[in-house]
Amino acid sequence: MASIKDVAARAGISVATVSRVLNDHPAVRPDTRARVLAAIAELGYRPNGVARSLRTHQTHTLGLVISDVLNPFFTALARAVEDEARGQGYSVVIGNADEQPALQDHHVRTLLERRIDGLLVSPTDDSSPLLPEVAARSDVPVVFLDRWIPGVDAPVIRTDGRAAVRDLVAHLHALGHRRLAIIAGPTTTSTGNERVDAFRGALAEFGLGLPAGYLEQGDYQAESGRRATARFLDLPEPPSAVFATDNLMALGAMDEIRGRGLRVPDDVALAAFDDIPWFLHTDPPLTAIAQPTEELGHSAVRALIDLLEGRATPSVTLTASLVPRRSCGE
Amino acid sequence: MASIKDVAARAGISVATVSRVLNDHPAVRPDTRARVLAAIAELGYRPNGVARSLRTHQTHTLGLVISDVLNPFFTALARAVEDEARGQGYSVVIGNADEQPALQDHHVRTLLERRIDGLLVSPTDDSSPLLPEVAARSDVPVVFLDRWIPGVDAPVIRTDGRAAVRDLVAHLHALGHRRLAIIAGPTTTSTGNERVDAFRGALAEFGLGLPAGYLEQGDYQAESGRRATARFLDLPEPPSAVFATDNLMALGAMDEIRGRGLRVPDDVALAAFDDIPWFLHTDPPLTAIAQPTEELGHSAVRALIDLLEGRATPSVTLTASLVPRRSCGE
DNA sequence: CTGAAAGCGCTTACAG
DNA sequence: CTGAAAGCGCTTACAG
Repeated sequence: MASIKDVAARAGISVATVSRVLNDHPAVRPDTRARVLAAIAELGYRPNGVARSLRTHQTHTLGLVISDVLNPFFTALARAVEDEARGQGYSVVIGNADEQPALQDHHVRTLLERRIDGLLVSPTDDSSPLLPEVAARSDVPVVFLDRWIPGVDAPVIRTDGRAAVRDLVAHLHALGHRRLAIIAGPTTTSTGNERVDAFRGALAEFGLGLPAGYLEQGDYQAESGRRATARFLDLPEPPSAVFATDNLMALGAMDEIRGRGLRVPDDVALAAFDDIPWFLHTDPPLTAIAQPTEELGHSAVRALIDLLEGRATPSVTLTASLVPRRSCGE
Repeated sequence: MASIKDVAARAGISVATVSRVLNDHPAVRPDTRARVLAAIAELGYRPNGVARSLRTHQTHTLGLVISDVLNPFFTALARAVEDEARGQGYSVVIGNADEQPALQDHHVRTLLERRIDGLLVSPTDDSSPLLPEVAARSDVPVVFLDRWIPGVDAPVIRTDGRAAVRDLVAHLHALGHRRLAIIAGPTTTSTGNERVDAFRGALAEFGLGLPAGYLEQGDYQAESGRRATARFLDLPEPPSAVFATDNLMALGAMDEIRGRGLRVPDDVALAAFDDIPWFLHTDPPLTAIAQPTEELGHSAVRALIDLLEGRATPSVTLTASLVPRRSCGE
């Protein structure tokens, strides 16, 4: 592959000047520029970004480590991140942790070796020491997205779902539901804990409790939602409504309910955290709590770039909202 | 950030030796190695992959340009690619073309500047000259995945849906459907054309034709599926069954059908190309043509690595299969 | 407006 | 088993 030297030779000019036209440096005579451009075209030259990055200490690349690419919420988030980043002249490299801490750390390490300019993470788990260490070392700026790790000093761009969870509980209560259960995310994730806390708080407000059997621990994957729901339905007094704290666990819950020949909402009401297009078309359409996903992704990129460029970077908390459909009753 | 020089100084050794322990070169005395490892740990040193790549002319990175990250088929494909690549010691950088040729080319260029070792593409469009040019120059090996561009000399890893489409038509015919319509993908994509051809061929086999009004051009996005379906339903004699050639257009079709207060399959039968987990839970569950997505992704990576390492690389054609559910009738 | 030269952080023959 | 040195392909003060 042609290098800058080849271009220089072909244009009868020094590599320094070629570099200048590559970088739109103003101090180049128009005809010189034209000669260089011609040489570039003739040789099909493409600048070597690796060499440039080594020299400039910048890769114009952002790393994004998400918990699960197969979760439509994270896919939408990744897309929003990519869109905003591209608009700002950055590209983004995505690492899919697949809800596995080890895989998350693998991606973080790989991204750091690749010398990304900044890191956006939605941590799978708060127990690995790697992320706190990276955030502390300040070699590469870190911004948390959606999920965060307590005690780590990095901006957090997230959604507060508390009010929406309260709205959901009110909605269920108004529809006559009194036995409400929740499929929680991992206790090692911030969202896992927050959603349960919000739910428990809202229940208390309506004079309801959360019996031990009505709280099942999931891992944000469909299969865990299925298993949790199976346990609920095996209870002597099963819940009349189930709140799955992400869309994949809701999918698993539907699997189990349907597998038993039961119906939503007649036999069990169902609601999910995170709204996705498919929920409009499930049987029945699912009541969900919607996050402003695009805004979340855009804000996160802006925050990271602010950090990169030395500007103050406050955390951002957006608000989720309840989208009632038919899955909790009429 | 600490460099190899810092490590060398700290360990009281040359950078060459540090490099050797970094690369597991056998010719290093155990105690020297230990000293180096200690220095690395003390400094929190992380090798600079950018510098290494410049020197070795390898990035151990594969580029993957997919048509649309919001399409669950491509997400699943991307995940399969990433899994296989990681297993082989490569990481993958994904570019989302969003079904836009210009964006596709943008990503291809960015990936080439980044000096990826090889490129996996599911082309959005066959009209841009960039991809054929890249494939021809042989600087970086290219493998087509799912979709391909005729006349370009690169291995193609794809699924043949012909038999499954025929099965679908037979299935619809057996259920009494005689007015079958198709929402096609772009004519600038290989899959767009193949699926229509297969459909038309199968119709002929059953003595049916494809009137002009029963073929609508979509762009593999939900909204185009909605519009196409609206046009079908506005016809004096609307089709009794609609085949959407990807899952997002099927989603749009459902939107439109539901929006008119009509029902699937009672008023219109619906089937889709590409099976995804949500189809089990739509109302009604959707009949779909399933591709062996994982195998597709894995094969593509293996093919690309074969190419990278100079081995012969045949194209691979896998087979799709019909998954009948309730959306075409009982 | 242009060029010579240093240097980014590595790896790897070559010598010892 | 270890080190000195060249070189990967760029950018950028510095000089002219």
